[in-house]
Amino acid sequence: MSETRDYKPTLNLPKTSFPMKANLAQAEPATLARWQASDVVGAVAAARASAEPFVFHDGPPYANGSIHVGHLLNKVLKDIVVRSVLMEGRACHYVPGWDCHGLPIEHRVMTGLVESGKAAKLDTLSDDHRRMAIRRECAAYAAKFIKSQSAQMQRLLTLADYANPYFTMQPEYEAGTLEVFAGLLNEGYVFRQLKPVHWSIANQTALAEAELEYEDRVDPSIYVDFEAADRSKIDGAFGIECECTPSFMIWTTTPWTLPANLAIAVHPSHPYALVEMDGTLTIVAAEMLGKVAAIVGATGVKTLATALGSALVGLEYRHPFCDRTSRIVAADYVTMEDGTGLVHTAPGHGDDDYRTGLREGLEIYCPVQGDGTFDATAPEWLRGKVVWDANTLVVEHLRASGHLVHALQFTHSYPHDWRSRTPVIFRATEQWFIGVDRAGARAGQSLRAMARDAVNNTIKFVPAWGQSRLKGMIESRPDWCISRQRAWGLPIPAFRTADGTVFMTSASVRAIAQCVRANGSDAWFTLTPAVLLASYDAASDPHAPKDLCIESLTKMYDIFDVWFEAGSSWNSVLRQRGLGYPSELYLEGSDQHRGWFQLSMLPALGVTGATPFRTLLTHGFLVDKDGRKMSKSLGNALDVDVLLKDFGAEVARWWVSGVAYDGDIRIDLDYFKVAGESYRKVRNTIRFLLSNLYDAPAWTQEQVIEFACASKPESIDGWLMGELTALEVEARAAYKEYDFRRVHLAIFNFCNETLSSVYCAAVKDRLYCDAADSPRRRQSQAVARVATEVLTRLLAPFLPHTAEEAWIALRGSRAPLLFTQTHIGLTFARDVRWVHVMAARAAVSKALEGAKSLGIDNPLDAAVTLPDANGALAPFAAELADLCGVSQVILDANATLVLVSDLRALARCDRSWRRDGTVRQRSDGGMLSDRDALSVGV
RNA sequence: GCGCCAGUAGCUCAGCUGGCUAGAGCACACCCCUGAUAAGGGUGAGGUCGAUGGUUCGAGUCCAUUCUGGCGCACCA
Repeated sequence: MSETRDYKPTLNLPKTSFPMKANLAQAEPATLARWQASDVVGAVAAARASAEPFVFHDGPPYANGSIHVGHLLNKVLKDIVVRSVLMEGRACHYVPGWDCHGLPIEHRVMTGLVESGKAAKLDTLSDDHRRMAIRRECAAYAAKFIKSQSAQMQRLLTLADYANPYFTMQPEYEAGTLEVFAGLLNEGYVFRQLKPVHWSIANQTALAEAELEYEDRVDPSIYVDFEAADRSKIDGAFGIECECTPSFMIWTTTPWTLPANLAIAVHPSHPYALVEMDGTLTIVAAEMLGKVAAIVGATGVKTLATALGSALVGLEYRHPFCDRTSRIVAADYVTMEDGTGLVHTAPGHGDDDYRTGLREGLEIYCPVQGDGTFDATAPEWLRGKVVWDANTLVVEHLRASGHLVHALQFTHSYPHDWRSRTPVIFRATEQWFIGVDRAGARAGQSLRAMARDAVNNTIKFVPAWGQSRLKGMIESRPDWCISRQRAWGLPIPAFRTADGTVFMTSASVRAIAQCVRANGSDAWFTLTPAVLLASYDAASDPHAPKDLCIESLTKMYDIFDVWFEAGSSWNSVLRQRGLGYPSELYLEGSDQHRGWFQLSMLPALGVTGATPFRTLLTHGFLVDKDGRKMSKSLGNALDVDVLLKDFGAEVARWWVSGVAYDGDIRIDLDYFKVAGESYRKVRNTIRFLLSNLYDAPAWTQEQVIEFACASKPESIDGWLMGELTALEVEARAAYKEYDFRRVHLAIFNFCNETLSSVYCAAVKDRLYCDAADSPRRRQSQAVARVATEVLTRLLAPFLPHTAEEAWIALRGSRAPLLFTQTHIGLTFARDVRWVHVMAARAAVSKALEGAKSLGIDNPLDAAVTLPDANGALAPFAAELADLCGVSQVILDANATLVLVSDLRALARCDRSWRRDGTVRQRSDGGMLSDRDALSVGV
C-alpha cells in the first residue's frame, strides 16, 4: 500500500492579517491616536452633515479625582448610544461636560491652603480679594481634573467632541445659567425666605454638611413644664376635670433655643397621659411616662387620663419666660425613644421645626444673630448674650420660675465647624428659593404641577419603573433652596440697596449675564455694581424699585447651588451652541432622579414650559460580587486603570454591553475574565470568516450582497443568510430600545452557535477542499463576507476598536471610516423548513456520541441514516453530510431512528479525509474522492 | 422610618397577561479533532425559583408578611 500523500499544500487553507490575540492594552492606544490624528469626530460629522440629528446631552460629572468604574459604566453606555445612532445613519454630535463649581473642590482647596499656611494670609484680605484668591485656586484645580478625566474617558474609546467640551465655569455657560435664572425670576418662581442652616459663629458663615465634623459635646439636658393656657380645654381633651392647670413637659438639649419656641409637637396617633407627678399635673406621652418619671426622680406618679396626640393638637400653652402663647401641633417625626413625646419646636433653629413652622404658618423666628448673640427681640436678660452662656442662664431662669422639672448633663455627638473646630448652631438665615408650588406668571401653574404632568404623560422612562420613582420624588420635594454661602460658584447677582432691601430683577440678571458672558463670573468679585449693571436700564424695567440708585448698591455674596448650574445645561449647552433642543435622551445613574434629571426639568419647565429631554434612561449602581456597595474603605473598589491595563477598554466595553443595567450591577475581576473569554470567542469567529476571504474576488459591496442573496434557500448559505437577516433586525431593534444586553446576547449567540458551531463547521470542507473558484466555494465566501460586513457594523457600538480592526482587514486600510457606514439592511427571508434540518442535526450529534462506544470516534468515519417519513429533509439532502460533519447521510422514509454506520472499511480520501464512496486511486497515485480529484486536477 | 428596585443552577441572566418533567450562556466533568490550534466540536452533571403564609384545580409567575442588598429621602428635638 502506497504511503499517504500530503495534499495540504493543495488546500485553500485560511489566511488573515487579523490576529487571534487582540493585544488590546497596546493596540487600543494606537487606534486612539489614529482617531485623534485623523479627526474622526469631524469626519463622522461631515459624513452625517445632512442626516437627521439625534440630540443627546451629557450630564456633567464632577471635576474631581480620577474616574471610577461608575464613570466607566456611564460613559460607555452613552458611547454605545452615540455609536449605535451613528450606525443607523443619524447625526449625533456629543459634547462632553464637567461640573466645576461647588463645595468638594472648595473644600479640598481650602484644606490645601490651611496646610500650606496660606489660609491665614487670606483672612487679611478684603472679601472680594479673598474670594478671588480662593476662586483662582479652585478654577485651577477643576481644570487639572478635567484634563485628566478627559484623557481617561477618551481611553475608554468614547467618541465625543473632546476638543470642545463644556464646563460649568465657562463664561458663556455661566451666562446661559444666569439667563435661565432670569427666566425663572420673570415667571415669579424665585423668592427669598428665612431657613435654618448650620451656622459657624466663629466664621460667621453657613456651612454645608460636608464642612461639619461631629464631636462629642456636653450639654444640659432639661425637662421643662410649659403651662397650659386654658384649663377647660385640657379637661375637654382628656374628658376629666383638673384641679389645677396642667403643663406640657418637653425635653431639650439646647436650652438656648427655648426663646425661639413657637410650638410643641406631638405624634397624632400616640397616646398621651395626663398625670399627677409629685403634686403637679403634667402631660407626657404615655409610652414615655415610666422613663421620664425615672429620670426626673418623681416618686408619686398617678395617671389620671389618656388621650391621643391628635386630641391635644390646637391646645395652647404659655411660654415659660416670653410673653406669648403657642399651640400644640402634630408631627409624625415625633418618636417615643428620647424625651417626653412632646417636642420643643423652634422653626428658626431646626429643620423639622422649620418645616412644621411653614406648614403651621408659624414665624421662622430666630432671635440669634450671626455672632451668636441674642437680639433685641429676646427677653432682656438674654440680649447680647452668646448662646453658649445663654444655656446656663435659661436653665437658672427656669429653675427660679419653677418651670424646670429636671436638669442633667448630657453627652452627645454634636456638629462642629471643620475649620475652627467650634460647635455650630442651627440658625435661620435668608436664602433664595425656587418655589415648586407657586403658579408661574405665564404657565399659570406650579412647577410641581407641570413636572407631575410631564412625568405622567410626556417623558419616556427606561426602565419603566423610573416613572414611579421620579413621580414620588416630585410629589415629596420641598422648595428648592438654591443659595449657598461660599466663594467657589456662580454668584446669585443680587444687590442690597441703601435702605437694606434686596434688588434683583429679571432684567438686572440679564444685564449681569451679559457682563459675565464677557468677563466670567469673576466679574462679580472684581467689578463695581455700576460696571456690572452697565447694560441695565432701570427705566425700562417694570420691576425696578423706585428711585434706584445704582451707585449706592452693594453686592450680595450668595452663590448658586451647583445643581442649578448643572440643571441649566440644556440652555447653556444645547440651546446656546445650537445643538438642537430638547435632548432625545438623558442617561445617568438612578441617583439622578433626585439630582440632574429633576433639577434640569424644573428650570426648563419654568422657562420653556417643557422638559429638556424626551427619554430618561437610568442605570443602577455598581456593587461588588457580594452585592455590597463599592467603597475605598471596604477595599472592594476596582481601579479603572488596572482594568484597562489588564483587560483593555474593549473587554470592559463588551462587559458593559452585556450587563443588565437596571438595578444593581455586580462587578468583579472575574466577570471581566468571563467577558474576555466571550470577547475572544466573537473575535475568533470573525477571524475565521476573514481568513477564508483572502482569495475572494474583489466584489463591491452591492455585488457581494446581491451574490449572497442569490443563495438557494435550501443551501447552508441560504440558511445563514436567513439567520443573519434575523440577527440584524433583532439587534437594530434592541439598540433602538437601548436594550444593549439583548444585542450583546444575540451577537454572541450568533457567533457561538450559528456561526462557529454550525455554519463554519459545515462550510469548512468546501472552503478548504473545493477548487478555489468553484461556484459552491465562491457562494460561501460571498456569504461569509456579508456576514462579516453585518457583524462589524453591529459590533461597532460595543467594540469600536475591534470592529474597525476587522473592517480594515476586510476592506483594506484605505477603506472609508467604519463609522461613516450604515447597517446593510438585509431582507433574506428565513426558511421555516430548516427547523427540521436542525432538529435532525441535533439528533445526529447525540447518535454520534453513542457511536463512540462502537469505536467510531471521528464523525468522518461514519455514515448516518436519517428517518424522513414525510420528506421534510429531502430538499436539503445535498447539504446534510456537511451539516452533520459526517461522510455520508442517507435519507430513509421507513426508518424511525437515527442510525450510525461504520465506514472505516471504506477508502478514505487523502485530501478531505472523507469516506464518501467515490474514493479511489488517481493518476498521481493518491487516494482521492471525485471532488478532490477534480480540485487537484488529476 | 419612607419611596423605588433586585433576590431563579457555582457565575451572569431568560422565564409575557399563572398551566407540559423551570431555560440559555459561561464555568465544570468526560470525549472528539489537530487543515480556525495559546483555536474548534460533541455529550453530560448542576436549581426545595430568598423565607413564610394565602388566593387558585394549578404559582418562579398573583396577594400579604418577612429577610438580605442597592439607590434616593427623612431622622438623631
